[in-house]
Amino acid sequence: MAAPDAEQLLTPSEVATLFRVDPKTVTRWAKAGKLASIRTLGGHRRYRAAEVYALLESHAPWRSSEL
Amino acid sequence: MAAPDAEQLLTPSEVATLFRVDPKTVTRWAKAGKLASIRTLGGHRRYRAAEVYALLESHAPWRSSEL
DNA sequence: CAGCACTCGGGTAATTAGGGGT
DNA sequence: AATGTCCTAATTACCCGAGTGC
Repeated sequence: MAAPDAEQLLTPSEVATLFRVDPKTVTRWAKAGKLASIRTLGGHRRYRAAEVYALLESHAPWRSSEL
Repeated sequence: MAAPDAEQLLTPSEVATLFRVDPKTVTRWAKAGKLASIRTLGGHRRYRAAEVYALLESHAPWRSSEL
């Protein structure tokens, strides 16, 4: 069982944990168009891991000469 | 013509992986009529790959030239 | 025939969505 | 404008034993 073009997806909780915010906040980001979201057939959101990690790095102060 | 379209079938696990959900959840979708299912003679469900991918892409507009 | 991974069911916790209010 | 919290309803995740697929 192998899926040809399987994108790695993250749950709202996982994204929230990565950003240290509430899952509710992640939902707001998705609603505001700041973060792409895929919905399950039941309406729950899933987020692209690649996009999330990219945003994490772009906002990471520990990657700049900011210290 | 013999077999025009040999439709590729996916197992519950494969579909679950694509949506980042539990295989049991995919079963619920099938039971709720949200996803067409084909049963084996033993009662196990199989799903049409085309339908599954269509549902995935309908919520995923990011197939452009993005990285 | 035997063995292992997967799926079937059903039941019960844990997450999520959505709106509203601080 | 942005985040965290409270509420209810809906969806999803994990528990089990038994059967199917290969």
